[in-house]
Amino acid sequence: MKIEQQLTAAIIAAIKALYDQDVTAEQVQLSKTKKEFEGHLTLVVFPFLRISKKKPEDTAQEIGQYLQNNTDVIASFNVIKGFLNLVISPAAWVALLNDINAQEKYGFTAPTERSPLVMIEYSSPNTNKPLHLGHVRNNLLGWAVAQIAEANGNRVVKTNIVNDRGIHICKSMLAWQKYGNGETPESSGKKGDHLIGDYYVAFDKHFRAEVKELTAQYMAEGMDEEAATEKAKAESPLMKEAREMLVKWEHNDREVRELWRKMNEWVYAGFDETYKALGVGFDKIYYESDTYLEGREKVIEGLQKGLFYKREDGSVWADLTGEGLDEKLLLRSDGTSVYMTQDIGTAKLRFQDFPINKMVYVVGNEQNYHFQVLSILLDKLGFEWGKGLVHFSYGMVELPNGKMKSREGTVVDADELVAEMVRQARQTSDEAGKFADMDEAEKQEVARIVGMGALKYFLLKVDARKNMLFNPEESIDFNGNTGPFIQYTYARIRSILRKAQDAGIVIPETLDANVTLSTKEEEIIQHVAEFAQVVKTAGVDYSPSTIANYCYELVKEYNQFYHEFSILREEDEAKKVFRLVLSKNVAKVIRLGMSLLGIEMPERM
RNA sequence: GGUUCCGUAGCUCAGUUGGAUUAGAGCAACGCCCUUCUAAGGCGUGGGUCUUGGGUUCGAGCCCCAACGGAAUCACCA
Repeated sequence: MKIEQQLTAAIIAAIKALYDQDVTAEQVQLSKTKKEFEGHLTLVVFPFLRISKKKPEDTAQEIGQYLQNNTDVIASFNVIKGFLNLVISPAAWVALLNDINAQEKYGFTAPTERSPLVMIEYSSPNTNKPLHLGHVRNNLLGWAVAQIAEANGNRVVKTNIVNDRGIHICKSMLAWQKYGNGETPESSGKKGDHLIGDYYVAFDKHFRAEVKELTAQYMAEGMDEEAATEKAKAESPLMKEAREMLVKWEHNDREVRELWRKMNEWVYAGFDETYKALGVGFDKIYYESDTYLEGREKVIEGLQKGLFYKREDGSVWADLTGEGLDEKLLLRSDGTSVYMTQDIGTAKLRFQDFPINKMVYVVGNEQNYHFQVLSILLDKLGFEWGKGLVHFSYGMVELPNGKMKSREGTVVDADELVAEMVRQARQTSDEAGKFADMDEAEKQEVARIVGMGALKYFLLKVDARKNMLFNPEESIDFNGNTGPFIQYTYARIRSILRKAQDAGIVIPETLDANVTLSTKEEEIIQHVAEFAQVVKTAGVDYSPSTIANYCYELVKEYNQFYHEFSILREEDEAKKVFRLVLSKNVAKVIRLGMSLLGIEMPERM
C-alpha cells in the first residue's frame, strides 16, 4: 500500500532525526487503527523505547509531531499509551483511489519471461471411479493456488498426473467383462466415469461375497476367523483373475490394453465434463502408464552413487534414519516400482519437459509423510527444486457422521453436488422473482454462476490445512459469509454503474483532490487498497482463504456504506462521482479477488 | 508407541509478523427496517475461562514446555 510505504519511510526518517538511530522497515509496525479510536494507521512505539529512552507517551508524541510537520500525508495524530494513531489527509486518500482506479489489474504482478516457473500438480484422480467432494476441494484449491501464484508474477504450469493403471482399473475392467453386457456410456446414458465406477462397485460386491463364502469354508476346515479371512482374500478367484489381468496389461496383452484404453477414454470424457463444470483445467497432463517405469532408472542411478542400498532379497531401500525418518522401500524384490518410485519418475519427466524452479503438489494431508520423504529423495537425486518442493497439504472434507466411505455409500458425488447447487440457486432465484425480465438462457447462466460460486466459496473460505465439515442435509447457504453474498453485492454495484451510464454521468479517470470524505468512505478506500497486500500475502503461503475472507470483509463494509449513503440520489455532483468511482473500484477488487478463487461474477442476479 | 496436524460462541468458521479495558463473522433464536440506487440486504439483543496447567515479556488466542481430547500417517497398496 502506497501510503503505508510512504509513512514507513517517514517514520524511519523521524527516528533518525529525533534520536539519531537507524531502524529497519521491519521494525516499523504499522497496523490498521482499531475502530474505537480515531485515526487510520497506528504505529506501535514500544519497540522504539530503547532508542528514545523516554516514556511511551512522550515518544509517540514526538514522532507524531515530527510526522505532522514533515509529511503532508498526515493530517493529525493522537496518542494513547504506546500507540500513535495517525490520521491520513483526505487528499492522500483521493490520490490513492486515483492510483487504484488507473490500474486494471490492481494488486496483480504480471509474469515476465524471467519470472520463476512454478509447476502446480493437482487433481490427480484414479480412473476407476467418479470424482467426489474430496476431489472437488482438491481441484478448487489447485486452481486457486495456480491463479494466486500467477497473480504474484510467476509463470505457472498446471499439471495433472492421472493414475490410469494398476489393480483398481483391472477390477473395473474385469467386472465390466463378467457382469456387463457390453454397456457403453452411449448405450446406458451414463457418464463414462460413473459407468466405470459402477463396475468397480460391482467387483467389490462380488469379491466380498466370495470372501465371505470362502471364509466360512476355511473356518469349517478348522481355521480361526482372522486367518480364514486372510486366506480367502488371497485365494479369491475373482481377485486372482484381476491380478492376472494386471500381469497381462504389463505384458502389453493386446486385448487387455484395448479394453483398458477404451474404458479409460470413457472415464476421461466423464472427468472432462466435471472439470469443465468446476471451471478447472490443465496445461499438461501426465499419465502414470507413461511414467511408472521411469523412476526405476533414477533409483538405480542413486543406488550406484551409493545413495541407496540393496537388501539380500534384491529390494532397494533409502535409509532416512539420519533425517529422523524411517527406511523407505524404492524397488520391490522383483524389481518393480512402488508409489514413491513413480513420483520420482514423474518428477524426472517433468523436469525434462520444463525448466521448473518450483514444484507445488496439491495433495491431501494423509500424504504428508510421503512428500516429506519425496522431498529428501529428490534432493538427494539432484533435483534443484526437490528440497524446496511445496506439499500444499489440505485437510479432508468430513461428513456429520465422519469420513466419506464409498463402501458405506456416504460419498458425496461431485456431479450430483454441482447439479444440486445449480438447481438450488435457480430455485432461490425464481422464488425471489426479481428476474422476470431475464430470458431462460440467462436465468440458467446466473443460476450456474451463483450455484458454483456458493460451492467454491464454501470450500475455499476455510483454511486449507484444516479438516472441514460438509453437511449435506443443511446444504450450502446463500446468505451470510457466502459466495452469493459477494456476487450479489457485485451485481448491485454493476447495476448502479449501468444506471449512472444511462443517466449520462461520466465516470472520470481521476478525481479532484478536494472532495470531502466521510470516515466510512476513507475506511473503504483503505480497505480496497489493502487488496494488493492481501494478494501478496496469499502468494507467500498459497492461501485462497486469505483472499476469500478479505473479499467478505470488504463486501460487508461496502454494504453498510450502501445502506448508509445514497449514490445516484446524491445531490452534490462531485460527491456522486466520487462514490461511483469508489464503488467501481470495490467491484473491481472483489472481482479480481474472486477470480483468484475461480469464482465468476454475474452482472445481474 | 513414533512423527505430523488440529482444539476459539449451541453449530460452521475468521483472527495478518505477539498489541489497545469489550476476542470477531455467519448460521440457528428473538426484535426492528422494503413509497427510498436489487431485502440473496441493513440495524439490534442474547450467547466465550480462546481444551487445561505452567513458562517467555511491557503485552499471549498467536511463541515455548507438559497434560488432555481429536485427526492423519508409520505396507514389497496407490
